[in-house]
This record gives sequence, C-alpha cells and structure tokens, in this order.
Amino acid sequence: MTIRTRFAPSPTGYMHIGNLRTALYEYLIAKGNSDGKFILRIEDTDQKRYVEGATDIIYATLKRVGMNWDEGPDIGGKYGPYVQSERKEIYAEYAHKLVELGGAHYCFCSKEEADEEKDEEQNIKFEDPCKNIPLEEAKKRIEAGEPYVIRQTINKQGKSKYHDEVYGDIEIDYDELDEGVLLKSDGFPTYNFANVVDDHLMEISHVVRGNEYISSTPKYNLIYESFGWTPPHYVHVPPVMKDAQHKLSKRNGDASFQDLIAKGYLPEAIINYIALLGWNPGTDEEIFSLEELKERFSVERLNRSPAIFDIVKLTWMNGQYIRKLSEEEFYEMALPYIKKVITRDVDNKLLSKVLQLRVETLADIPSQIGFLEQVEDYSNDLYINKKMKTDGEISKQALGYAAAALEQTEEWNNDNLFAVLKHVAEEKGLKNGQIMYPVRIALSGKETTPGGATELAVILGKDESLKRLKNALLKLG
RNA sequence: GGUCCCAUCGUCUAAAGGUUAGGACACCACCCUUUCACGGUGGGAAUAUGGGUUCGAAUCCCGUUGGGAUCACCA
Repeated sequence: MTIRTRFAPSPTGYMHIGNLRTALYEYLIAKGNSDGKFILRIEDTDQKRYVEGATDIIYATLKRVGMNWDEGPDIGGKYGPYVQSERKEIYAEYAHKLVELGGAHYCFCSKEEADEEKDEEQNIKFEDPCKNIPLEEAKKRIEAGEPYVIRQTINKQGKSKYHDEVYGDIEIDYDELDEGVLLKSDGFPTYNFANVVDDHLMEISHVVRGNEYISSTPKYNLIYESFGWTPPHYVHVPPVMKDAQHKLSKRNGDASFQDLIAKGYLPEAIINYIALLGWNPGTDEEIFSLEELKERFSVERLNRSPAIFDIVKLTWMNGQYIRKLSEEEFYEMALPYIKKVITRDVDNKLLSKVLQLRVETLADIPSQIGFLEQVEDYSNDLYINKKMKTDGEISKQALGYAAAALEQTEEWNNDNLFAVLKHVAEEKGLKNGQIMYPVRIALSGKETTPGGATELAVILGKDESLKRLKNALLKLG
C-alpha cells in the first residue's frame, strides 16, 4: 500500500504551531516511507472565514521548512482540484447520492429551528422532523425552490467502534452522534462531508488531525460505510498547549511560525522542537534535521497527552542550531541584524564570530552591540571590580599604559593585541585582569559585552579604540 | 450536563510488571576564562489520589480528583 497523507488547512489566517506540527507528522508519515506522497489541500468551504493571502502563507511556510508537497493547488496532480471551493459540484453529486443510499436526508428546517430544540446541558438533541418526509415529496419541494440542506441520517443503534493509531480502540454510542449538516444551503459542503469525500477520492491512507475529531470520527465512518468505501487509518494527535488549560491559538496572539521567524528563530530549530512536542525517538537524542526525522519517525512513538509549548526550550535549541552554523552562514544571517544598529565601520566578520557563541536568537543581536555604535554615558563605578582587583585609580594607570602600548601597535589582530597587553601587565606588575577589565569597560561602557577587551578593540579598529581609551582616561580625571 | 480523551520533576519526556524512576530545558554550585557567554562537572526536583490484581505496580483493573475535547449550515 502506498502511503498518502494530506495537510488540509483552511485559509483563515496565519500558520500556527499546532497546525505546522500536524503538517510535519503528516509529512513524516508519508516520507518515512520511500514512496509515500504528501498532499496539500485547501479547505475553504467556509467563505465567511476566508482570509486573503492566507494560502500564500501556507505555501511559504511549508517551503521554508522544506516540507515539499507532491500534489497541491499550485502544482496539480491527478486527484485535483486541490481547493475545496473548486470541488463544489463533486460534493453536491455525492451528497445527493448519499441521500439515495439512505445515509442522509433533505432537511428544510432553519438553523434557528434546529438550535431551539436542542439543549446541551440537558443532553437533548435535535430530532429532525424532515427525516420523515418521503423522498419524493422532498424532491418536489426542492424543485419548487424551497431552501434545503442535506443532513446526515443516523439510525444505527449500539456502539460504534474504530481503531486509532495513537489512542487505540475508540467506542462511542451511536446515540451520541448527531445528524449534522453535510451540504449547506449555499451548496457548499461542511468539513464533516468534504473531508470524507476528498480523503476517499484522493486515496488518502492516513488521516492525521487534532484529537478534537476523535468523537466525530464515527460519523465519518458511517458515511464511508454508506458509500461502501474503506475508511483510512486514523492518527489523532493531542493538542499543543500554551499552558495547562489553553491550546495555542492565533486568537490570543500566541506564537505563529512567522512570529517566531521574525523573532530570530531558525526554521530548522522550530521544526526540530515541535517534532518533539508529542513525539520522541526513544533515545536521549533530541537534535534532528528534517532528513533525520524522516528516518526516525514512527507513529507508534506519538504521545497521547497534550504538550505545553515551551519557548525557553525552543530558545535553547535555537542557540544550538546557531552554534552549529558555519561562520559564513551565521555571518549572512547576522549581518542584517548588525546593520540595524551599526553604521560605523567595524570588523563585522569578527563581530559575527563573537556573537555566534553568545546569542540564542538572531533578534538578540541588536541589544548586545549598541555600544559599538556609540558609548553611552556610564558611571566610573564600573571600573571597580573586586574579582578583577581593579578600582578607579588602578584603571586609570592601566588605561594609560594600554593606550601608550596600543598606540605603537601596528598588527591589529586579537592574538597580537592580547600579547601586547599581557606584556604590558607583566612589565608593570599588574594582573591580566587589571588591564583587560578596564580596557573593556573603556571600549564599551558596559559591564558585560560580547567578546573580551582585545576582541572589542579589533572589532572597533585602532582609531576608534584609541579614541575611546583616551575619552575614558579623561573621564577618570 | 451526556459522551470521549488525558494524568511521571516547573516544562518536554524515557522506563511497553522487577531501574538507586533515566535524559533534556530551566534553576543552583563549581571548573574553564581578558567580562559575559560557549563548554565541562555536580546538585535539588516527579509517578495526582484511594482501592484492588500480583511474590513484585509509574506500568494492569476499578473508584475519586483534576484537566481537556465534543454536543455549529467552523474546521
């Protein structure tokens, strides 16, 4: 059997993390199997919720993380069209067929009438009177132009049963199922119907979706049954939570994929992290590329309980990915962030190298390097450091020695600068820190900096470094 | 409310009847060190609860509690 999975988002806005994780699992199920196919289908049957540009975000996101689809709206495929609004006639045809087959019936009730009758608290369901209208009569009313919907007919008694690849055997009483609308009065299908028809027609072998569908799956199975179709394998996955009570949702402004990218997270790190939110390889390893995920993934190791999205751990993982980058790769990514705050001519290569060890997201960069552009006013108390054994007086002396020595230094690189200053320290009977520390403060005006004294000097260049040393000397009076 | 699902450190999770309940993030300490970081070493930290079953339960069964989902002409 060839495995075919589908990612079927509705274009209602941004790609959120839970959605992306579902897509990932669908992709991995298909691609862990060499000839599996990953299909993209757009579920836009609710015209009220359609958001312009949403499909482009879906395309861009999947491409960015490397989850390429084998069939979809943009590239076609032999099961198309892949946009549900373009399949309206197909659903209508099958819906009417389902009525003939006894799996559904025409209903002339308004939404208000149906709502009035039911009561969730008291567990009273809507008992559709239209079920009893003879088919011939219903057809006449439709021909006469009366608005109608097609509603699922559920007459079965007892328990429905199906197997879920994650949750095991699920049993739900047929009485619990309600006879939902399959084809709306505007002629569009509801999800409940469209997903069944499409999954069958597109020969989807594994349906992966949120576990909120667990209890409605028996209804879908009834439709498969009426048509004489074989239901797919079901893989229901637990939700990704924002905290113990709430799902991650775009409504609350929770992180979406594009938000994370904007905050300086790498796509590879995001994918790696969300893969582990509900799945694990069974070993202690946790850094995986998409390729490695393909090899390792298995539905058996999917979890049944919800997972809280922890930005702190993602941030750590992102740092791991940043450090794994080559110096050149990181330089390319860091440069735009560096340029945001630095207009001065500095050694960007060295700056980037020094930052690569220190940032966890690209967005950390600007706040760390502002002092390179301009030294903000700082207190001379900064020169007092117990551990380094410095105070204002020692710093003043040290800065004097350092400035004089550096003035004479031509070979302006880290190794040489360090050698020069170390030599000065020895000569003057100072500890290394007693010269390095004041120099670093003088160059930055900051207590902590990315890089040590000599690295900052190289990044700033000789002229600017000497200028800052002299200013500091003046400031120390 | 009916039904369904879930329950191991703060968080993500491992342990498919026998482990000193393991790892990772975070936190703390120490080491490395021209600050900070990176890296290294170590530490505290969990089986929700009550009953069974069993020689033995985090693991199987039942109850309780807690949480979530669902009961749309949304998906």
